[in-house]
Amino acid sequence: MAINRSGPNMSAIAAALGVSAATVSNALSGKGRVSPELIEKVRAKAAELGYVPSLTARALRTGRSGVLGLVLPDIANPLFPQIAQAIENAASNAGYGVLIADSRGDIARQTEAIGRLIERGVDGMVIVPRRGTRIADVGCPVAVIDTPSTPGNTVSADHWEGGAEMGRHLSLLGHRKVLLIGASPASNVQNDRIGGLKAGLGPGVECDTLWIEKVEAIEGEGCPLGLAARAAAGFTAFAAVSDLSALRALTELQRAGIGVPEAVSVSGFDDLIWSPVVTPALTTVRMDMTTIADLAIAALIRAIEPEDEPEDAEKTIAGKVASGQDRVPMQLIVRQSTGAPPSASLHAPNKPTAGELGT
Amino acid sequence: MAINRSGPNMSAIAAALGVSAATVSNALSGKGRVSPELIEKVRAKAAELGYVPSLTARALRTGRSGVLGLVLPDIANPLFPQIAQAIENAASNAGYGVLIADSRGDIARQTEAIGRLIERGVDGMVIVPRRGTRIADVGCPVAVIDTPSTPGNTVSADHWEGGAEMGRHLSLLGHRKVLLIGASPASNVQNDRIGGLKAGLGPGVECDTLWIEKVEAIEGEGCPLGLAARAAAGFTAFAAVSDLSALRALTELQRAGIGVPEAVSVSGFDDLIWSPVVTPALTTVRMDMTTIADLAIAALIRAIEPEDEPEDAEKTIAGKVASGQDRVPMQLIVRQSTGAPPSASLHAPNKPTAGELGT
DNA sequence: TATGGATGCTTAAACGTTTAATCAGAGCAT
DNA sequence: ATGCTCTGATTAAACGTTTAAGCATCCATA
Repeated sequence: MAINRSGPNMSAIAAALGVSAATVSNALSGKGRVSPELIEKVRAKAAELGYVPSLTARALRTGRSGVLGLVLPDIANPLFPQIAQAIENAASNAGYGVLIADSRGDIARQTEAIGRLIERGVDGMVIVPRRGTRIADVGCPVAVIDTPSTPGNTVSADHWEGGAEMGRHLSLLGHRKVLLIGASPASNVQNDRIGGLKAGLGPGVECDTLWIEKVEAIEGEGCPLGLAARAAAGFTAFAAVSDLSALRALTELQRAGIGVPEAVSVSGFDDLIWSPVVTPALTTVRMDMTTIADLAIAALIRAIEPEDEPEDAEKTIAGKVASGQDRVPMQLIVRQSTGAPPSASLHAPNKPTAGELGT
Repeated sequence: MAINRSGPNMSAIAAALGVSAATVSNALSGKGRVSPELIEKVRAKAAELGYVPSLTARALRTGRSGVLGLVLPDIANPLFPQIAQAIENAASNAGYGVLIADSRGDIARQTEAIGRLIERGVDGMVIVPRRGTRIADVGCPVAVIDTPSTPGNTVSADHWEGGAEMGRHLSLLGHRKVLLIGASPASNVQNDRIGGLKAGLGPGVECDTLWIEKVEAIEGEGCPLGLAARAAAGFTAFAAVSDLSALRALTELQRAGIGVPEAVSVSGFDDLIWSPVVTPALTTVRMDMTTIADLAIAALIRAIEPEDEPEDAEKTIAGKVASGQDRVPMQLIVRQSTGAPPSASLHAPNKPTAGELGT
């Protein structure tokens, strides 16, 4: 169906101009030997007739579909919109379409979803693997977006360094006892972030780690995290490893009458959509999704498209860079949810623009 | 590329069995006249060789690609994961792939994105239009997910009735002065919800509507909404038309020391991912995305695939149902963020399970 | 004026299906 | 035996593109 149903094809242009279809193809693609004047005439005729090439036919002939697959662990993940948008943008700038496949958190479905994409003839795929999953060889170029600690053709944010930056921020503010909040210890990403946080906070800071998944396994989903008690126990900062957890912490603390940021600080990760609009706006660390997507797509395309300029031995080097690991920096975004701890006679001079500071 | 690069094709099976490729095709599709024994042999051989049909070739021949397009106003929308997941699921159950296209909120891009999908030969598309946009004829079957007040082949949640349910809930609790909070008056969906809310609250309840977009145009993005003042002015309930706005309201009120739900109630729409885990958990209204997606995909497929059983005149009726408007009910989810207003000597007997009620 | 190489175009095959048209043979009635 | 229908297969064309190979023509060089 589609527009091609009635739309003109190359033969129509060829017939209208009294030339062969092959010439039209060459003229439009600029590949064979066609006189400049004819090229111009072909272009004009194509535009006049409203010619739209059949990507299907091209795919059949060339063996390349111009479509990339995007495999996600769970579309419902709040980070997904950012990823999908960035990937879709990068891909469509490169002339590729994006086919989505959701594995709904299920590992069997992930394999099945990958299979479906292969059947549809995708030229390559971007996989955001489910926590701790290793991707088997799938028979087409693959770019994995996860964390640098995953081996393979990975491009990802530098989660560790992002955590370290946040850690330094908190430490500089004067916090000496901070609670690290993660969802699941099975996540490489979260572990990297926690590792970075600890490193950034430094040896002088007391840390404890709370895994939400574990407490929910006991207390039930959506249960209180007991953060007020933690605050009473002297924790002055709650550094979550995702904005979703941070939001949960923030509201739980607020509900308990504990002021953020004047009593305790809360920070997150990922700069999710609500982060700037809650009160107080969340201090967080943002992934540069645009760059990540660009790198992933570029790597994929290098693997898919034949290298045009085998100028030097540089080709090989480029190939290696492609299949290596790229890690892109994260950006600390300081907003209102972090500030100096109450007892801070310490010097925390410049950074935070906290809305209202208690003494 | 893909697996087809090396994979066997129909001719391979045909050659291995000493029959013609056409027969193999007929055997596998069950269309022509092939003896049962041969069908079995072909099946077996296909399995043995690991035959995977080329959907590309099939698409070229039949003119149908088996791919549906999903056009979104803005992938970054927090509701998007739900939509995408439901659509992807429904489509893949029906044997279709889903190509995504993001218009990033831009209306020109929306047209362009639709064009790209057409070029790729999608058999039909699901469009979630940008606020207030009308979709022009695009040359292929289209299902629109928006609101019943949009004319066309629309399937959507019954936003109005959802609003009415929430309104009745609030009214029943005893609220007599409620602030309706919307993002943009240009949104049909939001207007429907607001209309429903007003109707559900009934004539005895005083209402005012706050459009966030308008106050942000003056005060800047992410500015405070002045909700504490509203509470002081006697508003006891804040009914947002999206969970994102509800969350914004909730945190702003909490930050101002106003207890939710004992002092004021807050409610939202859509049951976004964070709604159950914030404190207090948000009372909201959920769309039945699964049903919506199923209806949209089913309508699309009816339009795409030739009707097999023209048994009776029922065919026509089915066709009408398909191109009409389907509205699916929304579900009220009462959690902790709504409760009786402080002065409620009124009878609000059963419904709310509010966490802690002040007197 | 031959020889050789660009140049500009055409021919034809190929990609892997589907499907209409055809055909050989079998069974059966006339 | 001749004609007819039914069955189970084959042949060939078609979908719209790309691309290798071929064929004139023309210009320059020998």
